[in-house]
Amino acid sequence: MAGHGGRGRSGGRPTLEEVAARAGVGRGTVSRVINGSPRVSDATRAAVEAAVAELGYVPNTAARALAANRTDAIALVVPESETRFFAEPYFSDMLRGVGAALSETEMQLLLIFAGSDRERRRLAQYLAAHRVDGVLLVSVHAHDPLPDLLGQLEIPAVISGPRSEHETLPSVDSDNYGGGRSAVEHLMARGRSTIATITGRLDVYGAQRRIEGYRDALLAAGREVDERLIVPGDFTEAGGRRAMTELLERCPHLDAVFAESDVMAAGARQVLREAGRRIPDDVALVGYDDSAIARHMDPPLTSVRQPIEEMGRAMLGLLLDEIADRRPAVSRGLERRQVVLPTELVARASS
Amino acid sequence: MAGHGGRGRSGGRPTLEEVAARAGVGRGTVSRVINGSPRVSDATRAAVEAAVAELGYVPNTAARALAANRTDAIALVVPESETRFFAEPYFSDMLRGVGAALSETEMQLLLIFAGSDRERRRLAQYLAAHRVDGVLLVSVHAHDPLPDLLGQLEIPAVISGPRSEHETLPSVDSDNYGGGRSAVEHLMARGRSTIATITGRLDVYGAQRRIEGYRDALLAAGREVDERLIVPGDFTEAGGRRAMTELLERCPHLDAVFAESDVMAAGARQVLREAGRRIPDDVALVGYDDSAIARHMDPPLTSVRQPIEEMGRAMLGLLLDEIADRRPAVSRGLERRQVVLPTELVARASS
DNA sequence: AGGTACCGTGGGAGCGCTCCCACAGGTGAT
DNA sequence: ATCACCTGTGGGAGCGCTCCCACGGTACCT
Repeated sequence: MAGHGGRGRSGGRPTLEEVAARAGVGRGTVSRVINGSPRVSDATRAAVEAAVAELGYVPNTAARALAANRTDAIALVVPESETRFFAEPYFSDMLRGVGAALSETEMQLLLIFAGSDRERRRLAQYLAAHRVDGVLLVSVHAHDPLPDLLGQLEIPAVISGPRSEHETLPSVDSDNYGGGRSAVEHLMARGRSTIATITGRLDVYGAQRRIEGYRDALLAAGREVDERLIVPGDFTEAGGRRAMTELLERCPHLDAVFAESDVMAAGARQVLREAGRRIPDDVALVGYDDSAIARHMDPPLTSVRQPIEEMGRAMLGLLLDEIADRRPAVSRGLERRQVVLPTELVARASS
Repeated sequence: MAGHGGRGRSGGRPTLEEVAARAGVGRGTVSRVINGSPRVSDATRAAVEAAVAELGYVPNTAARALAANRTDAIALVVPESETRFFAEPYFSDMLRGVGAALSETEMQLLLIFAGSDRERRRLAQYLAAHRVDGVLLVSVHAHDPLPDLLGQLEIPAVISGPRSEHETLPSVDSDNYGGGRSAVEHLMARGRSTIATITGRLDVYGAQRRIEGYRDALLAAGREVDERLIVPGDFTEAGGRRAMTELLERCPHLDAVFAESDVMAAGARQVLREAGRRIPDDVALVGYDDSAIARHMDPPLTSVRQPIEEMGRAMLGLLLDEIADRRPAVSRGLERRQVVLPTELVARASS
């Protein structure tokens, strides 16, 4: 098994040099063929490709990374614990979108969790070593230092939701404002009069935008905004339960709830059930994300769909642009670096 | 070396050579300090460490990988789609265990899905390029070619469940036989007479072992094994529903079901409910995995707990041993390369 | 005819590390 | 004194690639 019949060198994998010898060309030419350079004649290309196939040549990524100063890998950084990551369908959809888009390239995706301080330090070390060409940052909170760190290290990055309206990093987001607004408009159209909302974490810009949509929808309809009907949640099921309990105490007569995530809606539903409220007869419920939870809930949950997979694809697209543009140190304008994708209300039995 | 005009030393990251100059020592010495070699005097070590800190030196992984022929990365390969991965709590626990154990090392974890043929080909390419030092293989089916491929490429690997009793790869598994047996013993102790089982995929060795446990428990108690009470599932909720429907048709008088995964138990529960069977009054139900699903089910599900996180840790331990032992081409015995961890029955209201 | 473009091509010079050999200086036995 | 043998250290020789310059050849100008 070891001997490679005469000309076989030691057990190792074939190198560029060996492919070159086999094809009767120079090292540079093989490199050009491998990297798809157009400056190679068809005959030569064919010869090289044959040699590559015969030898089963696979480029050595370490050597390539060293010489070319790139890694052909990007990281999806999740500033959450594994547990949260798995509990939140958002992440899995995002990962699927990125994965699908990435499979059309030669790049490798790394999934990095940075929930704890310890993991954070590890990540910082990792980034300092420039082990990836770029970073996709999802679910970043307002005062997270990560984006700045990436800036200092000059690592291309794309963020999933802007941290504020002044975001400087390229970003992809869904229309949180419009989504929030459409949820409330839907509930009003259904004849609901007292519409509460369970918000996401307030340090997430997108959550803020949903609340603004909620407010504006009410105001635009000539209604007043009752601040007691706005209760902060934290995107978890437990948080949804807590907020719903609070709401029932504050306003026992409410007849609609807009939960700014499906997971929180699930929590709210439990509390409503226990309190003897029927959905949607007594209280209409609308969620956000249109995840699997929404479809499987009893009754099925009306929810605002965000095209998460598409967002993942879009993020990757932006990142690859960033990376490509950084190579020859070109700097273009900011056009198309802030992508906003539309949301869509999916009406089901809960409202 | 300085005089190659134009080559901007300024912008780049510091190199070993620069640290050496700064500390007034040779390159080799810095390398020794960085890699924790004991053959360095304390004074020299201190000087080097100071220089490293001052310059903010971070080793270049690509260069290291090229020179040392290792990558300091391992892959967790999941031969499933992302969707299945997220649906199955088993994987997330496993990932958590591996991640926790890995954070004590300098190694990097890569998560690779290989559900589709396309992803498979990509993985093969990836492995051929030796971009990882080792592979953790979870949930491998009987005739999967992956283990053989790894063998050919001489990449250290550890498998989560043996493919058969003749498994040659190092593996970590829970005591599936004992777990299956204890579930049935528990049901018998509860006075159940007609105990059915919904099995896992038959091409998974662990699932086979659970069935053997089921059989032997019955036989040991002097009962007969009724083959009609053994229905194959596939570890999914839909499969659980299907199997349960089948069981109710075949044996309407059954009074206990052992589902060989919690997810399938959840499916079975739905069917039982719809058929008007009360749990546990009419039919006792036992699951396997003791995942979050079991705790949250209504009624809470009795389940066989496997220490999945520990299994993840153990797998990583074995893999690191494999990698270390391969370096100086030593080959030891096979002791301790097949780890089996105990299971534990967690009794709840469903039985 | 010479000049000026370009091709396509070969191969030198690194990229930043690790590995390993050589060697200085110290120690203890003879 | 000689020898052997440590320990700590410096630096050469790669690892396998990409980048880029130089070169011979063809084509199309003057």
